[in-house]
Amino acid sequence: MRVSTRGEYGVRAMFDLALNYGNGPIPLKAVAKRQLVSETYLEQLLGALRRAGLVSSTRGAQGGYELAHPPERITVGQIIRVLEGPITPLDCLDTDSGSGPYCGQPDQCVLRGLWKNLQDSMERVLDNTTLEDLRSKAIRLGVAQGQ
Amino acid sequence: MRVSTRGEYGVRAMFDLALNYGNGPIPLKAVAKRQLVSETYLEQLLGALRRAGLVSSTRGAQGGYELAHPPERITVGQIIRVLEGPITPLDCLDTDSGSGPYCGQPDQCVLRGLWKNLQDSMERVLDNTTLEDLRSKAIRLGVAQGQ
DNA sequence: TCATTTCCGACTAGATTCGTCGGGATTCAA
DNA sequence: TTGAATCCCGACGAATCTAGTCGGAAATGA
Ligand code: FES
Ligand code: FES
Repeated sequence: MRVSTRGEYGVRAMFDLALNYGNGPIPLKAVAKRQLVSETYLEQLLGALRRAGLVSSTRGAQGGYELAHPPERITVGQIIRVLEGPITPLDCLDTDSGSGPYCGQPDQCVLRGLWKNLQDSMERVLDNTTLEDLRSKAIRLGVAQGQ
Repeated sequence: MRVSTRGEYGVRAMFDLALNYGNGPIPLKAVAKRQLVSETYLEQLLGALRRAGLVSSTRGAQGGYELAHPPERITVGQIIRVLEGPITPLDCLDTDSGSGPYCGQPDQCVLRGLWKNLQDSMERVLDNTTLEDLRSKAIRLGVAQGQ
């Protein structure tokens, strides 16, 4: 039941970009340094986030990454889904992912409801937390590290 | 964000034992067959659940496993913790597990609250679902397979 | 005694995670 | 026009985790 470092670091990076939103592109190097993540690893993650349309990039000198949308329009759930796939405790809940909607139970699956509850409750938290929520909290705490 | 097969099968097995609660020890073989889980693998899981005090076992012929407590006193959260460890999206939330309460952030960690919310919401579901909840649902649906 | 059943530890193949590495393409600025 | 900054891409690799298997010992009831 863990979130992988892809998800963890990805959220950190997006949070960093949210703090710096509106200041033009921020180089990967700066994000990596502030968020204590390896540059080369973060590059992978931001690449995926770019292909998913959550960040935009500018190449060349003075280039970097920035959020593709305002912080209040990007949720943590979106970030996690890009970096880790569907948010679901069990593949069988995710009808889009091939393995049919049911496990091998003879009749209806009694346990399905349990796992669905778990999924819903995870998604509720992650989809209702936006980068703006995190940004404003950082400002309130006085730990906004942007510039 | 997945539950492993240990957790999944473990809950299935405990659910099966709940359906058969009060009928004396149920052999592993019967549980494995009904729940479509490999016998040798399930043996590992039930061993851990026994050592954790959630099931009791009777050795020898006519032996088997049974719940150590009535179904309403065992939660899915307990089962998952035995088989997968603490329910937490990030190790840093779990103060008992060595790696200190904080990630490497300079000041307070703004993101911690997010992950804590996620953890709370997962635990709320898993700790509030008892085996009795699952058992009564199975009976209501008419899919109780015990005997 | 013998079939049944739990108990235990060791072992393994495969998948996944968590990165690293090398080099190419693009852009700005001097 | 050159060079530094920066993103882009794919391949590679070590370590860890997952999902089991296997062989045999011990206990128990018939
Ligand atoms: S349908 Fe998913 S566990 Fe049964
Ligand atoms: S304290 Fe856990 S992510 Fe910062």
